[in-house]
Amino acid sequence: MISSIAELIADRLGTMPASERRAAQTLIASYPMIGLKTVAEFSAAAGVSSPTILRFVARLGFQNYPEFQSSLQDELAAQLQSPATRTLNPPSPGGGTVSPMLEATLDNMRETFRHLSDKQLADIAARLADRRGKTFLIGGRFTDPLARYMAAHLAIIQPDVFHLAGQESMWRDRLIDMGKRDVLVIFDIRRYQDSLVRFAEKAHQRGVQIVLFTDQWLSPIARFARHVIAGRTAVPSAWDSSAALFVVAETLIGAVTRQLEAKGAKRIREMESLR
Amino acid sequence: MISSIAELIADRLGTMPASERRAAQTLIASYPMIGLKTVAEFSAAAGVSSPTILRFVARLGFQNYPEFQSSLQDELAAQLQSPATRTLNPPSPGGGTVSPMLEATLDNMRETFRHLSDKQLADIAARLADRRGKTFLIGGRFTDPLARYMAAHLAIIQPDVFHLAGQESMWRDRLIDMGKRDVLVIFDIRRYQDSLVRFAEKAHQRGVQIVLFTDQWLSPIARFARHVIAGRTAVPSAWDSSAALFVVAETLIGAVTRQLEAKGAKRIREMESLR
DNA sequence: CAAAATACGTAACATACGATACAGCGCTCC
DNA sequence: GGAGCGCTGTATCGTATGTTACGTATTTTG
Repeated sequence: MISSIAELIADRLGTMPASERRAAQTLIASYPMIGLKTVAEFSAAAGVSSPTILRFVARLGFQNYPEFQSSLQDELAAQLQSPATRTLNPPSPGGGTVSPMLEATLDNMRETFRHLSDKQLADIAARLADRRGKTFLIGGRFTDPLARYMAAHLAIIQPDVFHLAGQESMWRDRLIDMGKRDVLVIFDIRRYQDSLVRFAEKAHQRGVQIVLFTDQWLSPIARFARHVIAGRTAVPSAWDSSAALFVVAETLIGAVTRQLEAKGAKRIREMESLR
Repeated sequence: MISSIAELIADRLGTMPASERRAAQTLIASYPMIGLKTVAEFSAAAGVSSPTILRFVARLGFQNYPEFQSSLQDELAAQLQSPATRTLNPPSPGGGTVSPMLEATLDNMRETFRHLSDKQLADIAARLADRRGKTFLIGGRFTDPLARYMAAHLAIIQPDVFHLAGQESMWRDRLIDMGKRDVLVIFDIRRYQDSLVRFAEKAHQRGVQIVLFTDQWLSPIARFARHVIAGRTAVPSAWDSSAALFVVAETLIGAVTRQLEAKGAKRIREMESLR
């Protein structure tokens, strides 16, 4: 059953020509506000011509544009009156494949942060913002992108940030560069990778401070880590979810940025002038 | 301070003539829907004449009726999207200090999925699971890790999955390998990268099906995309958040895996025996 | 109570909006 | 490679919509 125009669009998206699909996607992207404006504005936002917009609403089954707008307004009015029914997409009863995934992910995040105090985060951020040493980041098979993501941001706001990539032999040799003042950020969830554990141990022996992102079962690296962030990873899927760790990473990136700004780091001001 | 039109009306209600007050009360009664309709409908609902409505909005300080309607729409859009007003409903469960960053991120995810139907995701998953062509993934400066993450998973459950990395000249030449049956997954959020746009355009000309992950303002690549996923990226930080897109990516990975399992792909069974 | 000022609606007006006809273009299928 | 079809934008048209002028009704004030 189709109860909202958004659903109707999703349903017929496949049968639409390219330009009309652009219109549809533009509408969905900022649903439903664009649809309440004039045809001219709608078409400009979508980058198509006005007739295309009209053909688009015609395809959805409306006689004319005002009728289409009325429907949107009615829908909006209904939503405003019952905030509970705020969900645009129906709760996907029964065999819904998406919502359980999202719900689980959101739960994971809440749970992850519940076990993570502001102080912990602030401490780690302070460590990362302390620019007397270098920062190295590395991840496992599936978590390496998280290390990359974090490195991409940190490298902008401070110097000496290195993502360790490629073959094991490549980064193993970088151990020579690491010392007491340096920080090593490791992402490792099951199945924990032996190579990473060995690497972490050697780094630990050299006095490197290790920040570990892992799952709730804790990678063996936790043994060597100065800071451990345990994220929830369980979702109804064949794979584990790294989303909670991702959010923690983003939070940390934000916290480090803020601390450096507070310190009045010259680099930050320079960066902002460049943006 | 007056922040909404409703407040503005309440403020000046006392200074209004009888008919205009009727108009005001009618608007408040079913705020703000009546205001979005035509002057004629508004006047009929209030039981006054059209000029009275016009005088009413003029008294509120608007130059003309369309300007008044635009303000209402902006207000509505802000309500629909801002987490601030929504915190009225779920009063921040759990006690104490939850980072505003997390709250914003969770809202972004809910909002992103609110604009994303099961059917859309299923369609995209079906496209990715359709193994008659190759799959290429690429991302921008900060989103490339997302492309990597997705590639790392997809490459396991099916052949011919390629992450395009390195210098622009490197992947630009891969266009030669791309054709109608192939899929190109692009991650691009602002600031949108020209190189990616150009790449997408060329791929599009070759008939490649493009799946675009972008932010709510839509990368120009949306023009060429077969499927567009618009994620929310705003967080209280110096950086945009890719967390919502990350979760969508994970959801898609899960969906593709399930579809391939359902198809009874030999590869999947082999994989499972290896885990 | 008279006279003025304000409030309000009717009716004519101009504009901007949605709708339509048509031509150019690309694509698919013989 | 040619013919046909579907998609898309340009230009034009009719009209619904917001706007304004003006006359009547109502209230206010000396």
